[in-house]
Amino acid sequence: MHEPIELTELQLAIMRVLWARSEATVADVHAAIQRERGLALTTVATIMSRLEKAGLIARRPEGRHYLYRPLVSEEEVRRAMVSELAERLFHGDVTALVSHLLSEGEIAPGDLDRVRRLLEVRQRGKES
Amino acid sequence: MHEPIELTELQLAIMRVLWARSEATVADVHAAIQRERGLALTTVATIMSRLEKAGLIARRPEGRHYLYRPLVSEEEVRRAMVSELAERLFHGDVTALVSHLLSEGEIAPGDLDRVRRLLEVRQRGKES
DNA sequence: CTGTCCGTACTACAGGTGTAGAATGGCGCA
DNA sequence: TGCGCCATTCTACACCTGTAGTACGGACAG
Repeated sequence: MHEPIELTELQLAIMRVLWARSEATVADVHAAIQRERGLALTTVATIMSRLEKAGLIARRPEGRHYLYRPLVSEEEVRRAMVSELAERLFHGDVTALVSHLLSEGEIAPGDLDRVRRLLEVRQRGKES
Repeated sequence: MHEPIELTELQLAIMRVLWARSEATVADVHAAIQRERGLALTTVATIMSRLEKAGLIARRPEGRHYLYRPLVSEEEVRRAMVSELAERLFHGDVTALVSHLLSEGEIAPGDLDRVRRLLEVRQRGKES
């Protein structure tokens, strides 16, 4: 089925770069996330090897360095992590999670319209 | 503001017992979660001391043992963890998270009605 | 009074994460 | 052909989590 994927913020930052570029070297990724985080290049390299060992990304040799690419899509990760959270906090009841989001002042009133439209589209799509 | 609270499944299992009972000893908690997890009592005790050190629960002496109680509510934890996830995965755009939940087949079609009703109630409540 | 039992605290260890310096190995220039 | 540079890999360490054995201190029974 869908194994539980749990990515930390740093891991996600790296994955985001790979998702955006499809393939990138350690140096690319380092440069890309350097603006927000002042990490050493070796730090990024370490995390990327670990991600590779974990089977989340893969790499292929390209001249003097490696090109890394994601093995899981952003959508997969989102799905896994969201349902993991729903599991933890709401016994897997995703509707309860939505309910929480709607009820707890998490959503600006103005955005409720957007949500309603999404819902209508979704409902029409499923019923047809 | 709201500090990032990140609880693991085991930590949550313990918190759930405390939320349900308001106050409990280590033995109580151990007994309560024993059905699902076969953990040693000392394991539960360790986690609970760590939770106390982290300021998530507090304790008071009661005869020969301690009574623990939660310092954060389940609602607070839910809110913190959900918005933490929204931050990580959707740049804090909670509406995008809802959108994800509505779009990605996470919600059974039959439950969409429930969501729509929630939404209507919520919208009427805010507009009045 | 003293030994036992019970709960708590201390200690330990493996595995994961963030962090990064040090070592290595190969390519190209002088 | 040897040196240096560059990327990669190795090693290191602190801190967190899950997991639990062991040690300690006090209350109770005999």
